[in-house]
Amino acid sequence: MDISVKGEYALRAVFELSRRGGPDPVKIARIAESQKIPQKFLETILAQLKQGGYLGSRRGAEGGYFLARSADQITVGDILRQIDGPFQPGKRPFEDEPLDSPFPEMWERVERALSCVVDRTTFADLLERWKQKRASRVLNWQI
Amino acid sequence: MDISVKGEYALRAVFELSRRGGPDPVKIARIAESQKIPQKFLETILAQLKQGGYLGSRRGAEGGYFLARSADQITVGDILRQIDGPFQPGKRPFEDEPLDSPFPEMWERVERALSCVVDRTTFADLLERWKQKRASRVLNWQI
DNA sequence: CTAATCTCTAGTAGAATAGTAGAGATTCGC
DNA sequence: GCGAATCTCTACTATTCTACTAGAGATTAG
Repeated sequence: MDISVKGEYALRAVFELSRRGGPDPVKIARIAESQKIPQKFLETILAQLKQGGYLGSRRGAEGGYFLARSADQITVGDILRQIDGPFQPGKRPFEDEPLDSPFPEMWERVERALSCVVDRTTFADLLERWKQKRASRVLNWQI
Repeated sequence: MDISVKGEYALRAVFELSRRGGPDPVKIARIAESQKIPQKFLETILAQLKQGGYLGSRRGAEGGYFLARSADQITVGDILRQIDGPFQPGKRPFEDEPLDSPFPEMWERVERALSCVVDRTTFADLLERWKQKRASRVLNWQI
């Protein structure tokens, strides 16, 4: 019941791209450096996110990756599912489970609860919260 | 983001013991058979659940396992944590993560959402739902 | 006593995770 | 067009985790 390192890297990478905002591509090396992610590993992750339609890229000098949609159109759930696959606890094919098992219903609840958070949190939300946190830190700092 | 097979086995085993209700020990072999769990694997699981104080056991002929607390005092979360460890997505020690990252807060939300389901669902609840489902099936059957 | 059971130590095959290496394909700036 | 910078693609690998299994030992009911 936890998240893979790969999934976290993916979230951090997309957050980084959201933070930069602009349409200019950001190089892998830059993302890797500022988010402390092994570069070669990050390459595979970004390719996968492009594959899913969340990122776009440009090759060559001055190339890099950028968001393919605006930050308010990408959720945390989108990214996690793209990287780690669907999270459906208890949905594995258990042939021999009796039909009247009480568990499938519970797993549904779990999935809905999870979805309520990850599918409703966009990178625009994350960015906003992050900015607010920054602002309040500066405020406290001045006092 | 899914549950281990071991965790599911554990849930099914505890459910089986809840269903039988009585104070008489149930043999591993019986649980394994009725829940279709590999017996040797189940042995290790039950030992772990006993270790956590959720089950008790008796050796020897007519021995077996039984609930150490009543079914309304054991939650799904208890069992999953005992078997798979704490689920704290994103709580892994990332030294190099910036202090103002927006993710820890989100992981908190996820954890709370998850907890709302698994820590509020007792085996007594599961049993009750299961009985109701049975009852309504029989009803439909009679019509 | 003995047969039935749990218990403890120690494995083990296969999959998944978290990467790495290196050559190839594009593109930009000049 | 050239060359450097960058993404892209294929392949490989070490380590850990998962889902088990084997077998001998301890304990108990009858």
